[in-house]
Amino acid sequence: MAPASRAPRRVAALPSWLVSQVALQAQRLVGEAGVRRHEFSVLAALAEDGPASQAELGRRVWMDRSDLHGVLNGLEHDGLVARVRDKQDRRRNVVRLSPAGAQRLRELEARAAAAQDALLAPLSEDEQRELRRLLTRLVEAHRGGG
Amino acid sequence: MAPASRAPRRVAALPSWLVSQVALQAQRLVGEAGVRRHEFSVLAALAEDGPASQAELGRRVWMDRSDLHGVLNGLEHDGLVARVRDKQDRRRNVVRLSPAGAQRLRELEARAAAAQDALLAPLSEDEQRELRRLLTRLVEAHRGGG
DNA sequence: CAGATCTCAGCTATACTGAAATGC
DNA sequence: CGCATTTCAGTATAGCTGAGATCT
Repeated sequence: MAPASRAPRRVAALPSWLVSQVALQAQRLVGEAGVRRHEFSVLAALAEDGPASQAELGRRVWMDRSDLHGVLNGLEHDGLVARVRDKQDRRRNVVRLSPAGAQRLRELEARAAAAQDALLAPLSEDEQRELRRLLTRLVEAHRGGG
Repeated sequence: MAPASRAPRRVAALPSWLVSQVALQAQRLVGEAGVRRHEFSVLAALAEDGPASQAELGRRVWMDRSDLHGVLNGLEHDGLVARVRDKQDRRRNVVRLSPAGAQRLRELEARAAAAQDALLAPLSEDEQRELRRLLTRLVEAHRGGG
């Protein structure tokens, strides 16, 4: 891009713009660390809460059914998850983590952690905690409440 | 989406994920208010700092030359900006706000402001200020410093 | 010549919609 | 039948790259 000047006052004053800029920077750092959010989310959900159908998985990680389908295709192709038809309910695919997937999750976790540090480095520890608290509040409030 | 359950611990603990979720919600609210970020940014930059070439405009609002081109096509088509060849430097297009564009900016500003209120409503006034401060710090720190 | 500017084609990530096929 | 699940095709925003044409 071209970070040569200051953003217009009307723009820089918008919290929606600020948070989008920080999210963009976060995405850049995490991406450069070789972590894709969708993959990480799916692997983490399977590791923490066990095998699930695709629909259930989508609910766990707030991913769209359609995007989940594509991500699972990739993960399955790489042998990180296994997808098998549920015998009790043959509409469902049961997705489970493979050993390679568990290993991959550990790698991604380390890389993601480093990216978080880089993102928050400009803030003190207290400020980092406060930012996390405020963001968490917003995420939770806009969940149920819309 | 499907906000039925809690995000995996490994995911919900990531500041990069939190900030992306809030940015997504912000984008939803602003978008539902009928405001597109690119358009708003370009109109605001022209209103505050006067006419500019496309390259200069891109530097002001941190937009890619390529995206800017597309946005200006739309704005020009709607009569909100005028694009004329610079006579001093014929490589350049000089972009200036039209009266209709200035009027449109005022409308977008009001709508964007309402969306900001909706976004930050779950926080107290002190918390809103603090969030703005922390986000601004991060945006500025990740500008020059990368 | 180097370098800036604008345009165009195309790419990725992310989020989302509509609809068909299948099965409960 | 209604409803859920998976899959597929397509849309939208945002950010970005490479290359060509034009001009300083």
